[in-house]
Amino acid sequence: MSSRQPAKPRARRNTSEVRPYHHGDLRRVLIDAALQLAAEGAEISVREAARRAAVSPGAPFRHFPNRAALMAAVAGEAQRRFRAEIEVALDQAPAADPFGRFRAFGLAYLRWAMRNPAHFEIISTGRYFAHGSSAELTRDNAELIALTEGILTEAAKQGLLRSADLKRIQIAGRALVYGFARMNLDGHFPRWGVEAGEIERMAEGVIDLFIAGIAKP
Amino acid sequence: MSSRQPAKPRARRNTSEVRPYHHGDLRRVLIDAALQLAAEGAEISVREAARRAAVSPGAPFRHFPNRAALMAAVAGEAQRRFRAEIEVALDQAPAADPFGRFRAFGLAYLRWAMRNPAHFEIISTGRYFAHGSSAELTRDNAELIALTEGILTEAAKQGLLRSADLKRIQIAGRALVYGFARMNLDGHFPRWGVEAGEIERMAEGVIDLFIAGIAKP
DNA sequence: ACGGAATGTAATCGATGATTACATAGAAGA
DNA sequence: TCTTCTATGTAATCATCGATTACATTCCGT
Repeated sequence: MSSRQPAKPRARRNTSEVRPYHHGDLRRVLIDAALQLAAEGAEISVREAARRAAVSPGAPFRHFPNRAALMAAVAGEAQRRFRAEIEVALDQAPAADPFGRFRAFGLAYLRWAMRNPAHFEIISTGRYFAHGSSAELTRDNAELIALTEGILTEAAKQGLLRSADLKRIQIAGRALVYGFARMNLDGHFPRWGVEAGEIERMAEGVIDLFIAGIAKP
Repeated sequence: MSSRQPAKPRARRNTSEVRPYHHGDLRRVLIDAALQLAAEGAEISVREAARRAAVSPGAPFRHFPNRAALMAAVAGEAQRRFRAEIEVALDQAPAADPFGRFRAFGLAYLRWAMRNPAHFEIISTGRYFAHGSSAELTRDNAELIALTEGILTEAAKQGLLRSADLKRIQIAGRALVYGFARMNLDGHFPRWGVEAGEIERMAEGVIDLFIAGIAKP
């Protein structure tokens, strides 16, 4: 959450604390408000975002043609944060150890998804904005996928894999990780979800199980 | 507000084709209408369901306290169909072959999910009705989970598994299958989705990969 | 047959996404 | 500096939706 800068009282009238007619960067503020809305578990509504930006209900439509476009922008921002965190984790895993990298990737992925469930859902579903409406999002996602492809290719090159069908392994890996994230999101971990650490530990175990499954014995 | 066309002369009594004041089984008809709405890719709205049932907008609320309750009922019905199909598939797999049963289960699961994406989403998300509001759904789901537990337990008893951590295997298996279904649902299979058979074949491959991964070498 | 309980209708409310006409400010060019 | 163009915000308005309330109609048990 970066601090924004209205910072321009633009003292027109004698009443102090007058918000200038033109908002500093309304687009940005609306996206942040929407992200916060989601994080609070509330529905994202254009009006509520406008309300939080202290702006009229019609103002957002100067920056987004419709609600879906706002959602796409929100998804883009969330995805940026998501990807940044994953890349940090990957930077700390040696490139020569594909399984270690896969593990780091999966763990970072799942940790972020479990700590930012609402944002993860917005990213991953495409239900809120017309599908493929955000080129940035699509590209970003493709790069993430390419990352995992690279990891698997390296593993194959080192002869660590039991099967040669990389595509199948990759889809399975994505399905496993994505599925775990969504199970958490969709409430498939009923009770023991109270202790979040328990789920994160389970995530770790599931990832390790997968790696053991694809590794050459 | 009055610009809305009434459009319905409200056929008088003397005409044939008179719907009686009391609908036969409105509750049922509303659920079916909602299911069809979902299958058409449209949002489920109480009003639209009422419209399709040729009934006033307030009528549904005699049968469901709110929209979420309708959605829960819809989910219950969809889950019933889902489960029925899975049990048929399981009945054709010999009980003594746990892997075969797992495979049959996964395939039936994924085929239904891919052929009824909207219904599957309603079942699996709990976003549309307050979570756990449908006892039937929860129970049904628990039974499905118990089924997979039984399969794994049998596999362990026969000494087919490489790891003894059944819970971990089970979570991983669920995550894998659920994740694959949701990837399809959430548009993660971009283009080659045109040929649906391709995805089903991939689902098969992923399941087999998983089985090979947990099987004792 | 009667009267209460179910069930449907009509009217209405508040919230939402969206559009339109208008107001204001910031900046570019004379 | 002054003028004007354009980006951006406001106000008013619509249609749709979920939900509630008062009333109407039918069903069913006594």
